[in-house]
Amino acid sequence: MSGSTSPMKSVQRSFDVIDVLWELDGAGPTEIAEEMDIPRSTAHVYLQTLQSTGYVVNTDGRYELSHAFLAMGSRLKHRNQIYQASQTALEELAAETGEVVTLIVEEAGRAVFLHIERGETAIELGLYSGITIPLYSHASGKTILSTLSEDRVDEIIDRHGLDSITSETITDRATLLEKLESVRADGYAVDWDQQIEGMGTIGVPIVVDEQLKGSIGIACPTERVKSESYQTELLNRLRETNETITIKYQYGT
Amino acid sequence: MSGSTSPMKSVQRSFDVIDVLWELDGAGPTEIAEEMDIPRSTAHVYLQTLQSTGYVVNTDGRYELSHAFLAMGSRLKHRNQIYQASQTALEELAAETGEVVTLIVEEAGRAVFLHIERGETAIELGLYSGITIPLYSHASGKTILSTLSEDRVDEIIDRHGLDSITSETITDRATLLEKLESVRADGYAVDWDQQIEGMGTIGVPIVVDEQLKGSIGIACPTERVKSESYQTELLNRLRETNETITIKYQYGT
DNA sequence: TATCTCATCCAAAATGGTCGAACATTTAAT
DNA sequence: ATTAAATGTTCGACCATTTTGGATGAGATA
Repeated sequence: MSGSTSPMKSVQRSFDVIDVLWELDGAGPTEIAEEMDIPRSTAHVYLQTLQSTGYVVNTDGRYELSHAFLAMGSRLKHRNQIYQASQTALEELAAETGEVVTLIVEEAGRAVFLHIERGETAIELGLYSGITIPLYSHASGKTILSTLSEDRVDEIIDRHGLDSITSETITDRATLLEKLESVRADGYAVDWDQQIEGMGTIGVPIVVDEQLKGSIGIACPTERVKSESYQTELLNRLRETNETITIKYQYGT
Repeated sequence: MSGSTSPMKSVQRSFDVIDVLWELDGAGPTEIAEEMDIPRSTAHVYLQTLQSTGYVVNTDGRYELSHAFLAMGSRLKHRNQIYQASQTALEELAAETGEVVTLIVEEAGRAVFLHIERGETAIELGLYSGITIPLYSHASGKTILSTLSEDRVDEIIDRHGLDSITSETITDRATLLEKLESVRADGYAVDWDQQIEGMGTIGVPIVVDEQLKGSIGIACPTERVKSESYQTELLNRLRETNETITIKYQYGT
């Protein structure tokens, strides 16, 4: 199993440079050199090289991250089959419910938000495409965990831990496994205040041919999701949408 | 001026690996090695290293590009002030006109699409956030060129050429400069079939404090944009939207 | 003009990337 | 089951490449 070789210091450094460029919102060799504690000339070579790749641009003396990241990220998103199958359905769901509608997939044991749609009454959550959060701290992620083997869940917990994010976050392995058990039985998950105070979430897993493809969810104020009737309504709409997506995924447009 | 050093072979190679991973939609060391004509062991080290950066993930033996690209790209987009100032206004414009509404910025002499909004009757153009196209082949790009010095325009033409994309593309420097002259005078640009056959575009430059920030545009079928009255209507709405954006950019929310 | 600061270039020194070969593991074939 | 082929992974020694201090030049500041 994991945990071994990771050489290529120069490659790792080049990504460190990218991180610093992000943090400083652009910089020259000197700033990079100071921030990373390397000689100026070294910083310069890295910037030159990154520029030659197109991921960094030099606008009159100032090096900045280019939009190659956005381009590659968007292409990856649009090529993703589950996104293709979901897009229009999610738009409709957001319009109907007025809430925040999300599509996540699992990657390296974490939840990646592939797409976010906002309805009229949607709350602002600071979500954006590509952001990753833990799987255990919200309904959508729990539905994904609920489809994985217990070994796999243990592996993910080992890798990422069960840190408390709010006072309501589940931080106990046994409690989480119990919760996942009931999610598995119900086919959906609901929770609130576990990832962000005041945010309630509902999620259902997208399963095609017994293969987990991702999860769609709705996020809204905790108070709203606590209402049994509203919860049921959202759940029904989520399930309808899920059905639409599953069919489109299997049989194309 | 430019054109010299480009060392860091290993860093450049690591981005070649990324390109190959995109093209092959994921691959193992052997495939990478064959595609790039390098030893398997070398390919392996690169993949391991890229994995350690988080930009590549290994899902049971298969290495794939991760959503770190999407995350970084989205963060860059959302941090961009002109995007922040434009977002809601563009949504409204797309809803009102029903067409494809775009926000572009200049980067390294090319047009980068920062955002695309689609209305009800929008045509499908295969656009996505981050995609880059030339500046001279569509109205929005021309409005950007029209605000640059002639030296700058020459420099851009030298760097990227004036290749013909469709039969209508302007491929002659003098013709382009003339066109830019009239765009500068009018404060907007209209053209059709120059980037994509059947697509007509209208654009206006976003200028704040005499500084060019980008350009907003509308894309629709050529036939529609050829109608004088419709063209005028779109132009008026574009100008209104531009005004809204400019004010928001200067004075915040 | 003189004095900074900073980006860029250069060439010597040693670190670390490269690559062949061996090992481990999975897949396919017999 | 057993064998063979293919692929992922590890290892170590050589030498190409990265690294780095110092030189150069451009641009800003006083």
